[in-house]
Amino acid sequence: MWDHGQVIDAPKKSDRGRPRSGTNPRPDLSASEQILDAAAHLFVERGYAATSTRAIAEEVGIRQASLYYHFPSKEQILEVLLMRTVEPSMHAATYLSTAAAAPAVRLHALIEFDTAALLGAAHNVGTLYFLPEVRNERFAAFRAERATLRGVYAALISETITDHLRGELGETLTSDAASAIGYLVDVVFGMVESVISIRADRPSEAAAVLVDTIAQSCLRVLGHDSESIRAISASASEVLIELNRVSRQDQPGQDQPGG
Amino acid sequence: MWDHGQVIDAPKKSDRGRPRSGTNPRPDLSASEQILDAAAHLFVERGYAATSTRAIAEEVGIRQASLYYHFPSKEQILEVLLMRTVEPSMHAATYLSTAAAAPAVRLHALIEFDTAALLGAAHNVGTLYFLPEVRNERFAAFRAERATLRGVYAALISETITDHLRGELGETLTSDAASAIGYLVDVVFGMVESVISIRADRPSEAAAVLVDTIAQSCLRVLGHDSESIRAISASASEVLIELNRVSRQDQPGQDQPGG
DNA sequence: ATTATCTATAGATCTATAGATAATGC
DNA sequence: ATTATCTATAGATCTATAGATAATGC
Repeated sequence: MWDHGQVIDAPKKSDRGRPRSGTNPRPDLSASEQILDAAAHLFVERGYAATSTRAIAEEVGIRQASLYYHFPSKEQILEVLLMRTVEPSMHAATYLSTAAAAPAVRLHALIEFDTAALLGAAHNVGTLYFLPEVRNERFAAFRAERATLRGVYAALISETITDHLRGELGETLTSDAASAIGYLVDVVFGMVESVISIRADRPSEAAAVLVDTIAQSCLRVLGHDSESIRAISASASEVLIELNRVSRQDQPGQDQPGG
Repeated sequence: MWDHGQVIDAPKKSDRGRPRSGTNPRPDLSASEQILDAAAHLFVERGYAATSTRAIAEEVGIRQASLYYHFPSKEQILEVLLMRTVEPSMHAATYLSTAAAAPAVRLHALIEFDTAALLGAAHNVGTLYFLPEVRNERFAAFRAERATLRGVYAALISETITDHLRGELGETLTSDAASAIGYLVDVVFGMVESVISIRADRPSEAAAVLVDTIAQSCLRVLGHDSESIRAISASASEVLIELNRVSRQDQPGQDQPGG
């Protein structure tokens, strides 16, 4: 065990090993998957530092020490969760960064994919991004992944800003037009992430409407009007179908967002 | 001591009591203020659970146990910080909820005040809102304050949506127009909060441009075009001057945002 | 006498390791 | 023999309390 170099686990093999003292609530999942699921639940609910390995083990139905047969440390559990969460979005971003469509269309598709993924994942794992522990050097690899994702967003956003808005930023904010464009990247990125707190505040929301609202709002922020948004949105739907087809092949086990 | 019913502390009185073993790095502040400042720094940097009372005391230059002369518990320290952080925005929101100006103008002023406060506060205390511990029953009072603030936002946002956009939501999202409007509230609220993560990612930013960018982006999301935004923004500047005058009187000790 | 610190410590954690044990599979 | 659990525990915390002590102020 402890080989979590790739993030996808085998489902469940057989019944070797000493039986558990407690009852197994999810016999269909491997022990590692059960641990990851319980940890995700508790890290999201209480945070990393406030979640003890004992609490994770209890939810799985094993003893605290038995966790360490599957993971070398508590930190490693969080790292696997972080990587799994960012992975689907990274695939989508990589695909869309070079796809054959207008930048605005690709951006719209990426936003829809990403927000749908954040809404569809088990346990609102997007909140893990905001855990203070993630700033530790230990999670530099994850942060690098996110930086790459953000880079794709930045490129698409920059190309999606209408000439009209670009001209206006030059006027009203005179010398600071460049930094204003930089902030638009941040603002749009923040709008995508806002699904995380929306979901935290009111669980179980009508995903489709929310995803649409966010994607359209992003385009508005970048200077597009209703007519332009309608056209972009329509083209994005087609790109999204293809994107979902591709990402389903890459990650057969994962949830499929973006319906 | 332990009377933290009102949140503002007296500055510093005299030199009574046993001297500290360590050196006092901020003799101008009362011990309580030094503790709050150190705690804010560490809670923001490492989170609540990962910050020990020992670490707070060390930064202040006192022994761990001495904290408990000033605060009855670690939780109480966080509660005071949370309340102080939301208080200025609450004052502004209360004032603006009934001020004599168009809703869009009042919303714009509130967004500017709020984002400027979040950017101007010491130690990016806005991140405290996202600490998982804040969900505990213990902090229900703070969460109630935030809910009230959010209510003011919701009312202003709803009144700021242009008729044109309102009509469109009825078309494209047919049956779900009401929930789409609800999500716009969430999205705008999320845009305001995005200053927190922007500041966390890149400390020391040109506040004025960022504040402007966010406020204008919010209006765009609500359906306003460049011309309308220009007019609203100009009127909001005047309202903001009056608001800052009023809130300076209420809170003489606090930082003044919204330049 | 009052105030604000100090020292010392109780009691409750918490992570990770060592080594035993109860299954299955060859 | 291998696997996946178990029990037991070391060692390092961490929060909060009890009671001593070193200043100032009346």
